[in-house]
Order: sequence, then C-alpha cells, then structure tokens
Amino acid sequence: MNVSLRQVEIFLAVARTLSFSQAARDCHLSQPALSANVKRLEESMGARLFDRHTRKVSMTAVGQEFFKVASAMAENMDMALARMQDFVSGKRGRLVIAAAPSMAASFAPQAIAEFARDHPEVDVELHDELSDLSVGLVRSGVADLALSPVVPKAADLRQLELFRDHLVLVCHPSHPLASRATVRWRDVQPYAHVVVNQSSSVRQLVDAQYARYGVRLRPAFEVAHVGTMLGLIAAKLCVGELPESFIRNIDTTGLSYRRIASSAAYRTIGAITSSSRSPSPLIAPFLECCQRLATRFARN
Amino acid sequence: MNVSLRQVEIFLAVARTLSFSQAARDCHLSQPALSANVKRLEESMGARLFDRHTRKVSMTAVGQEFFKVASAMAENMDMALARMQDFVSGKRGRLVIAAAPSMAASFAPQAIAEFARDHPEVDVELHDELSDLSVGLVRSGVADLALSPVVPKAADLRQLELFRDHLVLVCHPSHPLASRATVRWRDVQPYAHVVVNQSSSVRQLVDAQYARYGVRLRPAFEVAHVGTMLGLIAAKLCVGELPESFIRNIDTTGLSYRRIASSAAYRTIGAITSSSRSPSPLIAPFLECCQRLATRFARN
DNA sequence: CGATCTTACGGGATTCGTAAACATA
DNA sequence: TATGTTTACGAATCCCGTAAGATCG
Repeated sequence: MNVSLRQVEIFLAVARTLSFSQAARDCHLSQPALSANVKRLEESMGARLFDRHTRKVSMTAVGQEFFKVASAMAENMDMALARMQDFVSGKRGRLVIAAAPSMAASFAPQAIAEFARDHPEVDVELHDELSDLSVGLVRSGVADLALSPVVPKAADLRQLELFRDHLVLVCHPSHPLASRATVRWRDVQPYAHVVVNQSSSVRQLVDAQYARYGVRLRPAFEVAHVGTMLGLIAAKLCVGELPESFIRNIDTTGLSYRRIASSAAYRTIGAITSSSRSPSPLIAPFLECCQRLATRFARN
Repeated sequence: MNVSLRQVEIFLAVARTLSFSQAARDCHLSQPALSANVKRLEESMGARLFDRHTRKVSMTAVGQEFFKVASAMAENMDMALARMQDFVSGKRGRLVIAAAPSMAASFAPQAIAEFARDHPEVDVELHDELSDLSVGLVRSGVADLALSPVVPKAADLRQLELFRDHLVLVCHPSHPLASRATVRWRDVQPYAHVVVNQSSSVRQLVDAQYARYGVRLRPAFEVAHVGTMLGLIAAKLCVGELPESFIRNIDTTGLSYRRIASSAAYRTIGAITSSSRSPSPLIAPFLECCQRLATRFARN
C-alpha cells in the first residue's frame, strides 16, 4: 500500500477543518469519497488519524504528528514543483552559448545582455571558439546554441539564419583604396595581404572568393589572431579582408574599411541548435532575442 | 494534471539507469507502462525530461534539474514516512500518564522507568492528581492513561485491573496493635485516628469500611496530606489506615503496619484509558509493562 | 429529527500488460 | 538483424458519486 499525494492533501483538509463534509467541499469531492481516502490513508499508516464522534472530529496523537509531517511534505512538494515550473517556463536555468570569434566580440554579448534583462535568474555561459568547434559543442551537447556561420546540409542541426555578414576590405586611412566609393576584388589584387590561418572559417570564405574571381593575392602575412591582423594593417604593411561583424565592436581609429562589391562576398550567420537533442526552454526566447538583434544589425 | 509519487519514483529509476527497460524491471512494471508514466509526467511538467535515442537515453536540462528536485523530494518523503512509522510502532511519541497519589509515589515511577528502558525515545509525562482528577484528565484527553482505583460502571472508560491495594493499619512500633499477628476493624476501634480529608478516595474507602462493620472510630485529626498523617502517627498521637501502595516506597522507620483482616478492605487499582478516543500506540506496550509490574507488586 | 460519518454498489476513468509497429546502429 | 522505445487495444483495477444505513445530540 502506498500513500499518494492526493491523500496527503485530503488529510490536511480534514485536519484543518476538523470536518469530513467541509473538507470534502474544499477538495471538490463527495464526502464518502473523501472518507474512503482517509480510511485508505489510515490503513497505509497502520493507525487511526482521526477520532470520529458523531458531532465532531478530532485528531489522534498519531494524527497530530502526521499533520506536522504532512504539512512539511506538502510545502516541500509545492516549492519543488514551483521551482520546476520556473525551469520549464524559462524563468530559471542555464544557457550555454558557443560563439564563433566574430560573433563573440559583437553580436553574442549584445544578445546575452538583452536576454539577461528579461531573464535575470538565468545563468548564461559563453564559449568563444572557432566556428567548427562552436558547432561541435552544440553537437556534443556541451552548448545549447552556437552563433556561427551556418553549416551546409547538416540534418542533425537546426539552423536559424540571422543576417548576412559581408566581407570588408580593411586598410589604413591613407591607403589608396580607403578613398574609393566601391571596392571590387580586382581592385585589391595589387596590394600585399594579411590572412588568418587555415583553421579560421574567415580564411576559407576569403579563399573561396579568391578562387571564384580568379584573383591571386599576395599573402605577405599569415596570422592567428585578428588583433595581429589589424595591427599589421594599421602599420601600413598590408591590407586584409574581414567579416563586417568583426569590425563592429572594435576600435577602428586608424583603420578604414569598405564592403567588397561582390554578390557572394558574405557568409550567413545563424543560431545553430541540435535537432536530435530536445531543446532547453531557454532556447526559444533566446532565439527571439537574436532575431530582434539581427534586424538591427542588418539595418546598419 | 497532477504529478504522483509513483511517477517520481519511476522518473528516478529511469534517471539512474538511463534505460526505460531496465527501469521497468526495477519498478516491477512492463516497459510500455513505464513509458506511459514518463510520458504523463512530462506532460504534467510541460517539458521533455529525457531524450530518447535509439540506443541510449539521456536527460534533458530540465530533466537534470528535476532529478535533483525529485531526489530531494523522494528522500524527504521516505524520511517523513519512516518517522511516522516510528510513531505508529510506538518507537517515538509522547505518553501522558495521570496517577492517583498512592500510585504516583510507587507504582507509576517504576512502571515509567521500566517502560523508558524499552522505549528510550518516548517522552513520558506524569501528572499526580487525586483519583477523580486523574480519571478526568483521561476523559478530557489530556492524559492517555490513568493509574488509579477503578471506577464502577463507566462505559466511556476502558479499565484494566492491575492489583488489589489492601488497607493497612499504620501505627507506632510501640503501639499495642504493632505486635498483633492480625488486625481487625474492631481491634482498631478504641484508638484515636487520623484520616485524610473527604476529597481523597482513600477516605471514601475507609469511610465505607467503617460503615460496613458498624465501627465508630474517633477521628482525632483530619489532614490533607499523607506526610502529615504519618508524622502524627510517628508522634504516637494516633493510628490510621492507608492503602498498602502508599507505604511501599516510603521510609517506614518509626512506623509499623499490618494488613487489616477483612475480605473487603482493599481497592482495585487499574490502568484506565478512554474507550471513545482511539488509543495511542504507546498505550498497549505501557499496559503490558503495568501488568508485569503488577504481578510483582501482588507477590510481595 | 437533523447533522454527520460509514457502508454498499454501479459506472467511468485510469493504468496495466500483451502484441505489433517503429527506429536506428 | 538486434536492441530498445512507442503505439494500439483489451482487461483489470481504482476511484468517484449516489443512495441507504448508522449513530449521537
């Protein structure tokens, strides 16, 4: 025989009112049904919990003890379920975001800041990793969501496209290209270049563009970090291409940049989640947040 | 929709084994039945708790949170029910004993001491009141049990007879009656007497005996307390009658006593409980304790 | 006689187990 | 193909509500 939560509720109603019929009304139950429940509970306990006299009901010693225990039990239960409801509704929880380097510097912090305003009790964690690694974190379940260039044909991923991240040419303000209205691939060909190393998705995009337009650039420098790249450019040693998002939240004094006028000189940034794993309740509101922010990003 | 304890148990089994089929075996349930329970629980929660892949089951973020909550919940529940079991079985609890003065001095402390050895975690409370008051405490529910002379024809009381408490004549060792083998009512007639006042049941018994044997005694003193009575006797001012139980645990140096040889010079002491109120689980073992002790009392 | 709890009993919802279907490594 | 979960469905069980019975003031 097992004691159910309903029985505990019913017991508490009877204990509070000291009346079977009133408790039945409170529990939206017929009086005999409530009586039967109390009886079953007493059988489970192995002791009477109430003394029934004709005109009044009173608690036995065991009943009084059970009243304390049951009150605590019901309270714990309610607290626990309320807490769970917070997690389900997305009021509380933990959200792990992975962001590709370009996103980690600009979009991700803003998205997280906006999200945190609406969800002050949520712990948000940010991992900044190269695109492939970020997506890997989502695949492995370490991260709930990656902000990263979308991955072509990946059935195990759900990808929400956010905005197009155009390539820009970055050069010193004194550089000849800085004063041009538009910059095309063939315009940049003559100049010494800096590129990031192979592992970066930016490098892959730039290489693809080179190939597409049959442009052979002069890679004078191959660096690991964007900071180095910008330093070289600021020192007038070379020019380089970067996604626009990289430039957004960076100090650009001493640098000029121009969008590259090519119909394919961009990559699509997406919010990437696992399609096999069932989503955290926090993902949906965070996605909305990303979309709102993306429209603002696109306008600029 | 309400979440049941069974569902919590089932959830925990799945969470521990991360296998629906193994959990079903653990819960003595068919696997589809268990599956349905998890499904209902998830619907109650409003969120998936497990991700089912073909070869392995894993917990969602919400599931992991629920695991903590549910573990605590189950543990609390088990603790609470175990505690209740202690109260029902009589391992823990509180027992309120009322004892008539004669019992409060001798029988009751011994009974409580013996009971406390077997039930170290039980709180025992002792009220020493005149017989009628003691029985009143039982009737009103303040006391669980009274050790007192039995009450004739009281349907609302359950009375377990324990032993016969004989009247003894108490006198100074130098008194003529102290050297007699047997003492009868007519033997005590010539001497000055001390009696307790009307409210005591001892007085009522003595009066009844006087009446029965047509003896007119000389009540030289009427006192409230037995101590006073014994003091007067020790001072050779008078003799008096008392129930034997009074003498048992009292310093009797300077006093002699003899049972009064009369077939009705006793009262029956009983353990008195309420028959309307359902008995505390502690009453039965305490009654056994009283009966064991009563046989020892009767032998002396 | 009236208020209140208990017992008796029929009907409806819930939950179980078996069997078949389905999905993936 | 083999392992493991879900779906489908008939059956047993549980639980409720109505009606009648019992008890005490």
